[in-house]
Amino acid sequence: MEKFNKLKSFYLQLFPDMTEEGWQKCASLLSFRKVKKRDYYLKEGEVCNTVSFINKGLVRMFYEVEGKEKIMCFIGEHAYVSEYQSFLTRKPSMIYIQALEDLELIDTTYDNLQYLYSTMPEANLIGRLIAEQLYISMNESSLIERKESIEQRYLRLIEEQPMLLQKVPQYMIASFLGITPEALSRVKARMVKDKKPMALVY
Amino acid sequence: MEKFNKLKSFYLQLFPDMTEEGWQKCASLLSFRKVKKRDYYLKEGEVCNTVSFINKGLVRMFYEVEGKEKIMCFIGEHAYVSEYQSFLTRKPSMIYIQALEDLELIDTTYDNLQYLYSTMPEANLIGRLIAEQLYISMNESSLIERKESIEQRYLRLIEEQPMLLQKVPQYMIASFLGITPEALSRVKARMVKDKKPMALVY
DNA sequence: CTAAATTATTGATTTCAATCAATGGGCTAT
DNA sequence: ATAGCCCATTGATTGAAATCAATAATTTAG
Repeated sequence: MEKFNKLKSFYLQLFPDMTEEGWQKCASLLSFRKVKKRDYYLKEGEVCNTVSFINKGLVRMFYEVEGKEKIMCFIGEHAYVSEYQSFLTRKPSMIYIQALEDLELIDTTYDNLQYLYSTMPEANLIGRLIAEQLYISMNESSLIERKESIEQRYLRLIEEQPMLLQKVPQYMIASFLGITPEALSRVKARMVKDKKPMALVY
Repeated sequence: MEKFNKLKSFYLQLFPDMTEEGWQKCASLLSFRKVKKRDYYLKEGEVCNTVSFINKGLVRMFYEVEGKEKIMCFIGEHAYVSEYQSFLTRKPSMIYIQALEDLELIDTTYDNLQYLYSTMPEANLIGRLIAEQLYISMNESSLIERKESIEQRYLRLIEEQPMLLQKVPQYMIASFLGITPEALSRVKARMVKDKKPMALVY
C-alpha cells in the first residue's frame, strides 16, 4: 500500500523497532479516504468514529457559541486529527472539524483500534504514548494561550507556522487568537509601527 | 498498608479484575507522605517527579504572569494531582502546585512507574486509560472554559463543587474564573438581583 | 475578463471588565 | 477583648477590545 508510505515512515521514526509484521497488522486496519475542501470531517452532535493521519491537507477545529464560530486550532499535514474525547467516550462531539483544503486521510476506526488493542497487547504501549502525547500538546497549547499575549502568540505563529498565514484568511487567524479581525488588523499595524519593521505581514 | 485502602478501593472500582498480586506489586511501588498547608507540591522550574493520589486535602494549580497568580484548577480528595507534562517529558514545570489544606498523598515516582511499565506490560493498558482519562478531562474543562460565560461557570461551581466555595476564598474563585475579585462580586450581585433569589452565596 | 462577493483595513462609538479608591465585616493573634 | 490585617463589597474612572460603519483590496464565479 504505497498510499500509507508517509504514515509508515512516520511510525518507524517513532517506533524504530516495529516489525514488518506488526506494521502489516496495523496497516490492515487502516483505510484511505478523501474529504473535499469545505466539507466536514465531523460536525457537532456526531460521534467521532475515526482517528486520522492527515496525508495531505489542512483542517480547522472550531465550536459555535451564540451563533459565532470560534476556532480552537488548525491541524496540517502529517499530523493526527480526531475529536479524541468523542472518539474515546462514544459521545457526541461538541465541536466541528472542517477541511480547509482537500484532504487525504488515513483512517483508523474505533472498532479496528479496539480490535488491535485486544489482539496485540503491545499496541497498548503505543496507545499510551499517543494519549500521553496528545495530553502534552493540549496542555502546552493551553498554557501558551493563557500565558502569552495576543501579540506574542501572533509572533509565534509567524515563527512556527508561517505556512498557515499563507493558507488561511486573516479572520480565521483572528478567531484562533480569540479576537475580531479588526483587532488583529490593529495588532499588526501597531507591531509594524512600534517595533522592528521586519517582514511581518508575510 | 491500610493507608492505601482508599486508593485500592478506587482502583478496584476502575479495574474490577485486578488481581491481589497485581495490586501488591503496584502497592510496593507507592509511598505515603504529607504536605503542610501553604507548602508547595511543585514549583515553577522544578521537574515533577511524582503522580499522587490525594488521600486527604486540597491543592490549587496556578501559574504566574506579570507577577500575578492565575489559578488553573483546584484538585481535591480522591483525585490525582501531578504536572503530568513535566512528569512525562522530564522538563521543568511552568506552573505551581500548592497545598490549600494539609495533604496526605500516595505517591508514584517516575522511575517506579517506568519500572512497572517495563516489568508488567499489562500496566500499559492502565497507563493508556489514565492518559486517556486525563486527556478527556482536560479537553472537557478547556471546552467549558471556552464556551460558557463567567456566570454559567460560577453556577456550575455552586452545582458541582459547593464544598470548594466553603474552603476557598472568593478571590481564588475569581482567579480561577479568570476575573478580578471585584468583578466576581458584581457577578454575584447581579445574579441575586436579576434572577432567582436562591441561596446563591453559600 | 469582468462583475460580484469576500476579506482587510481604518475610523468612530460603545461596552465591559480592570483598575483605583474607600468602607465595612470578619478573622487572628497576642 | 481588641488591634491589626485580610477579604469582600461598592462606587468612580480608565482602558482595551467589540461593535458599527465605510472603503479599499483581493478572490471567486460565471
